[in-house]
Amino acid sequence: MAAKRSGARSKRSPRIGEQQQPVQEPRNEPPLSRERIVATAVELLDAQGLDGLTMRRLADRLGSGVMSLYWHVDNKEDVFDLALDSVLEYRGPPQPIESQAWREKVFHMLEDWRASMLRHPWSASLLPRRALGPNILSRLELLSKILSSAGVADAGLNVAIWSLWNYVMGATITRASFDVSDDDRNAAQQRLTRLSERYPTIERSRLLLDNDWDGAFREGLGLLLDGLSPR
Amino acid sequence: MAAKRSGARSKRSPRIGEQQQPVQEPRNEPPLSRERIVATAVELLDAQGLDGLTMRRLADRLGSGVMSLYWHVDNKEDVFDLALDSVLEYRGPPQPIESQAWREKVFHMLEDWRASMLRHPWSASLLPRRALGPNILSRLELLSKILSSAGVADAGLNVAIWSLWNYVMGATITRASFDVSDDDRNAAQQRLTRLSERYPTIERSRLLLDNDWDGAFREGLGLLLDGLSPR
DNA sequence: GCTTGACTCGTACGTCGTACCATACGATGA
DNA sequence: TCATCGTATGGTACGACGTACGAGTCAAGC
Repeated sequence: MAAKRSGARSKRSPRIGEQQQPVQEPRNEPPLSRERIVATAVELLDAQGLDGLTMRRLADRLGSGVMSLYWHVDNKEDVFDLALDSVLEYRGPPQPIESQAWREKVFHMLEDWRASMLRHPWSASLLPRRALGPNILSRLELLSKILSSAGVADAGLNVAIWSLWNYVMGATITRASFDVSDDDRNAAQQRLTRLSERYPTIERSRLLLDNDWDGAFREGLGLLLDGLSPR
Repeated sequence: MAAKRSGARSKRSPRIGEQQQPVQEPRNEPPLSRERIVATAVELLDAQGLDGLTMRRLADRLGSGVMSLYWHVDNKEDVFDLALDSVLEYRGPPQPIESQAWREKVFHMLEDWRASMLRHPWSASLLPRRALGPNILSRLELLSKILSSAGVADAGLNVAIWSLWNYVMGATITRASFDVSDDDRNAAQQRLTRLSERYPTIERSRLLLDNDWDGAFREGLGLLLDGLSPR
């Protein structure tokens, strides 16, 4: 992922704080804006999945011509990047956690991360293929700060962060990709049953069904945090 | 992922064991076959990445017309499924491990899995979006058998399997997506440095650079296996 | 009135996956 | 010997895609 996109900000003037908004009411739709494009892209992705997002459909929903989008946005990849990051903002715990309780802080942030991605299942499989946006970096920064102030030595910091990242990503991507209709899941298990002479053990344990994903996630996360705790 | 594809076997006659091969030497290319298509698709994916695989390019490489592929293969998704699974075959450890050492067996299989995916970086980000092919199921079956015979109770078996799966997938997907050129990685870190007032901690620890991925992978896996061991 | 810059969008090009259909060829049976 | 049939190949064409290009609109400032 690293640095797939330059910081080129399309053709618009470089970020200016809050412009005036003239009397453009007569127009049926509000004017295009990067924000509106991104919000609509997220809607579309939620409704139709990764392949469902096309520039034409996006423009349709916005009531604009296709090429108008390109004034606000570099290209389709840009839309993906923006939609992805917009969905991963972290607002912190509802009420502040007492400052010693680093474990709770980490738990809350990572569970919230997972929940955010599961609310938008396309995001999980998209994230590893895209650049790290500001909201993701903020989460990493926060994680880094918490662990650091909890006493994790600098030497072990990166290992700790990446272990947690890997765990959350793996669990979430897997969960999101299994989060298809019951029909699909049953079909898969039935296919498995048909092959049960080849895969007797996983067939018997009904691996593809009825898993307590949330519980398993918390359990594994606890295990990992135990191991990563400063000794 | 579950059951995205039916088992429809394209239009070819249902699997027949080893057919005769008439004197078709005069032809410049060997005849098309599912196997040749898949092998060439893997080559193409290795060389050009996920977006580099198109049916036209694939046909070009095979010296055939595009539509001829569709005799052997349902559609492009089918090609992805087959290429993915073909890359994930497990041949077991070089010499058999004594039967008690379940930890070593698990370690070997999972490290081999990770290595296989890193040899074909496209596979890591593809896997969570596709159905589980026979080679993946075999790995899960093997894992299941090892853990089961090591004394993991049926109740905890699924949790254990998914925890390991999640960990391997997360670590590998992340690693594969960071496995871009040094230039890219440096550009990313420089972008980060430019924003260092916003992300001071991860900037200081040079999170995006110089990580011992392999070591971290083994370490985290050890942690997880400790936690999952039968008590 | 004229210029300028912000913004919109119709047209068009090249590429994609693949439906449809014509064809070729070896094996089979009359 | 010849008609038939299953296997296999691939040319043409269609609709959808991302987006380059350039013409258009409109308000603000001179």
